[in-house]
Amino acid sequence: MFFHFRQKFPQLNAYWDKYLPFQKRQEVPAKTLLLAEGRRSQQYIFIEKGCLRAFLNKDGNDKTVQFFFEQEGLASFESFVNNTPSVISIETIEPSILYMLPKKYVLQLVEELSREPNFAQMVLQMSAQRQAHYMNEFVSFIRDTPEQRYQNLLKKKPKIVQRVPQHYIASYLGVSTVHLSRIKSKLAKGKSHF
Amino acid sequence: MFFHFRQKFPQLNAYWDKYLPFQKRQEVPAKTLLLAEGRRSQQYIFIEKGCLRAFLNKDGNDKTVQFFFEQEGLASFESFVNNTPSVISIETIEPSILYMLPKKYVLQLVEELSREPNFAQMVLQMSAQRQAHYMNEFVSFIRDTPEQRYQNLLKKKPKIVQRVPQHYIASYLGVSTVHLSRIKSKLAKGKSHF
DNA sequence: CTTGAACGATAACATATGTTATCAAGTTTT
DNA sequence: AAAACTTGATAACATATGTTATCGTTCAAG
Repeated sequence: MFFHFRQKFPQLNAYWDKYLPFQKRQEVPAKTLLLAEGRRSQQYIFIEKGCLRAFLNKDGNDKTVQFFFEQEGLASFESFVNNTPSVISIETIEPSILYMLPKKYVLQLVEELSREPNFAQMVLQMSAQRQAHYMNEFVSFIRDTPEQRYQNLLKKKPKIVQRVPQHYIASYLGVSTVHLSRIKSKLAKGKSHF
Repeated sequence: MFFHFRQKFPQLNAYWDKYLPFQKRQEVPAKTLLLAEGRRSQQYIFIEKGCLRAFLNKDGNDKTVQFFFEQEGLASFESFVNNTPSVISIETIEPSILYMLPKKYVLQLVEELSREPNFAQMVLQMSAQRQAHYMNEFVSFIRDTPEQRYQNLLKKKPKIVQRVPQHYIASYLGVSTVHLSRIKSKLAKGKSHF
């Protein structure tokens, strides 16, 4: 979480560097499960290369809630703090190179950070931004049609559409693979009209 | 936000009491718009009596995202901190008695609180809990069928089903009023089988 | 008391979306 | 190179859900 905000809060760089040595580098193949639904998150994950997804399971077929790419970090922060079982699973989509920081060090880092002068303000801003992010995802999900959401993806995050297999996209949009195909062919027809 | 945590952090009571005088009591009829989509949230709202809903508009018909009742407080916290336009609207469902604390005082209160010894820890916990809450709402929305969500409501928040007109429930579940009726009649048939 | 909203049920029909099956092309494994 | 798997498109059919319209009830405003 905190590492996302290095640009914004340069004071954090020192901490980041200090905990670098405790990160474990790991190369993992595609479809490696990194966190299973129901387990407690045990580490912070930073992606050097590759791509992951967060998803949840429903009667065998799963729903993707978020994609992650190079230079992004992730952790179920609320699972750390509340020590609750994770409601989502995390796995690699492509073969990936990851850096993992065990929970122990994350908590230790937070403890150190909490003595930084403006830590409270930072936390406020961070959580406000994260909330805004989730809120927007949620709003888009309940307000927009799958077709609109797909066009949004194309426009705002073309990287996802290019790199990620279609069935993950479908599960992210909340439709079946068949229906996503229909959406694509419909859009293609629309465009060819000139 | 912070007032939700009085039991958990009794140190907050003093602040709460201190800012009581700045709250404006207000009696409003049903269907009063308190915050319009696109505007910036200007106050913290505490409900003494009545019931509100947060919703967002989509081509004329709206989608309810949350209900609020007596003794609950609400504010678009991220709108305060980020100073961004709200993505949701808030209105009363029943005639209500509210206490409003203007944004100015909320920020002032946060400023004071940030000098509390464990403020950072409190913020961490609060935001972790809120995130968990939104996450669960989101997960339930994408994982469960409308029928399951309705049964969940019945079980976990019967108050909502009893007090809130059905079309708001329908818009909360993400279905039309007609379909909610169908769900109810189907469940009723199921139950009468003895 | 009467009138008109607001609320909720239901039917009939239209549309959106899921499911299953099949085919084809591309990749990986053996 | 052959086999197995992954990915994606498409058709046919089934189901879920939306839309519109109608009706009865309740409840508040005149």
